[in-house]
Amino acid sequence: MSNPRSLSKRERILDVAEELFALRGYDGVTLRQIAKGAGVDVALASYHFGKKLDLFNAVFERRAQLLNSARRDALRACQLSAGSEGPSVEQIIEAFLRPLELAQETGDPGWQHYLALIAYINNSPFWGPRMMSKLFDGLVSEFIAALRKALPDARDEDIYWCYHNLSGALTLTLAQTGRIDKLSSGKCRSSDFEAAYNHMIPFVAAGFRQVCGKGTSP
Amino acid sequence: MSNPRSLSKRERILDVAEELFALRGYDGVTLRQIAKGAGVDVALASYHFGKKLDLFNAVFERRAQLLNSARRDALRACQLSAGSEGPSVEQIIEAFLRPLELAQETGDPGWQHYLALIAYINNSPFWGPRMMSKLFDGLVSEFIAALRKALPDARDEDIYWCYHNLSGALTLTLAQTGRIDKLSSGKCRSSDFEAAYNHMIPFVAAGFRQVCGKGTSP
DNA sequence: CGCAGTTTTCAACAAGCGTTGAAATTTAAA
DNA sequence: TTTAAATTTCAACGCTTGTTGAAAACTGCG
Repeated sequence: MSNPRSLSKRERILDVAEELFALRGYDGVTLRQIAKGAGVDVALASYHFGKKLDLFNAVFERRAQLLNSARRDALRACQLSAGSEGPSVEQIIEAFLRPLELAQETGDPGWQHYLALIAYINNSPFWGPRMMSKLFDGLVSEFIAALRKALPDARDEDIYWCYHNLSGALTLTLAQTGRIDKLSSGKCRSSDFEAAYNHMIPFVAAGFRQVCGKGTSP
Repeated sequence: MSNPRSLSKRERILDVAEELFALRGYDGVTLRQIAKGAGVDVALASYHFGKKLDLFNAVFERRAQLLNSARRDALRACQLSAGSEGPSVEQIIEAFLRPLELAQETGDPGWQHYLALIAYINNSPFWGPRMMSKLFDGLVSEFIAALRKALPDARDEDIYWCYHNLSGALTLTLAQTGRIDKLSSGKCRSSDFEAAYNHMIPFVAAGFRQVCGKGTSP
C-alpha cells in the first residue's frame, strides 16, 4: 500500500509544483520541469494526479483546509475573548491576517510558495473567479459578518469595498514574499513578515473606520 | 512606408496581444492565438516585433509614456494648486489614482486590458521585479517624496509600507475591472470604477495618517 | 523464496509551439 | 506603367509539450 518512498515522491512532486506554479503560473511550468525538480520521471505526475490541471488543483487542496481552519479558529477565539458586543475591527482584521503570517513564519518554504500561489490566483482574471470563491467564500463571509457587527453604521457596499482593499494589500504582500523592495533601498524587505503585518493591520483598520464609520472602540 | 492597412494590422496585433496577455499571462498565450484574434498570419507578429518577448515588451511600451505623463501632470497640478506647504495626503493619492480611473473610463477597452496587464505583472514574482521598476520607479519616487513632505513625522520605512498597501489595493482593482462581484451584483457597471476609487482614496489616506502620523490637514 | 499489487520508469505518440526563408502581394513614388 | 521597397502570407523546420501503454522495479505478505 503506502510506503515511505512513494509518499515521499508524491509529496515531492506537489512541493515542486507548488513552488514553480507560484513563480511562473500554470502555463509557465511544464510537467517535465516539475519532474526534474522532484528527481522523478515525467509519467509519475500523471500516475499520481492525472492531468496537469488535476495536479494544479491537488496543490491547492493540500493546504486549503488547514489554512481555513486556522483562520476560522482565530476568528472564533477573538469572538470568545470579546464581550457580547463582539470584537473590534482591529481584532477581526488581526484574526484574518495573523494566521497567514504564522504560516509564513513556520520556516516551511512550502507555505510561502502556497501563499504566493494564492496571490497569483487572486490577481488572475482567468483563474481568480474560478478558484478563489471555491476556496475562500465561506470563510470570507464569516469575517464580513463580524465586520458588519463591529461597524453597525456601515453600508454593505462600503464594507465590501474596504474588504476589497484589504484583500489587495494582503495579496501583494503574499506575492512578494522574499523579494527586496528596490524603491525603499532595502529598508522594506517583503520577507520581514512581522513588519508587513504590523503595518498592514493599523493601516487597514483605519481605512475601515474612515469609510465605514467609527464602530466600536479598539 | 506607413499606410493605413499596415498600421492597422500592426496595431491589431498589439491590441489582441494586450488583451490575451492580460487574461492568461505571457506563457498562457500563443502567437497563433494572437494572430488568429487579429485575423493575421502567425509570421506577421515576428515580422513586426521579432521574438515573442519583444512583442510582450512592445505592448507595455505603447502606453507607458502616456500613462506616466498623465500621472506626473496630475501630481504637478495638485502641487501647484496647493500652498507652499504642499498638497495633502488625500490630494497626492488622488493624483496617483485618478488618471488610472480616467484611463479606464475612456471607453477604450485597450486601456482596461493594459491596466489589467500591469496588475498581472506587479503581482508576478517572475515578471514583477524585472519590469515594474523599469516602468514606474521614477514616477513612484516623485509621489513618495510628495508624501514625505505631507507627512513630516513619518519614518521612511512607514511610508514605504503604506505605499505597498496602496499599491496592492490598486493592483487588485486593476486586475478585477469588469468582473462582477456577488456583493455588488445590483450596481451598474459603469459606476464601478468611480465607486472603487471613491472608496479607495479615503481608505488609503486614513491608513497613511494612522501609520505615518496625522500630517497636514486634508 | 514466490507472488500480487503498487509504484516508477521507459519509450513513444500526435499535437502544438516559436521561428524563419522565400514567395506572393500591396504600397508609394517616378 | 514600371520599379523598388515594405508588408503579408505560405510552408516548413526542429523542438517541446502533455499524455499513455507497456515494461521494469519495488513493496509487503504467505
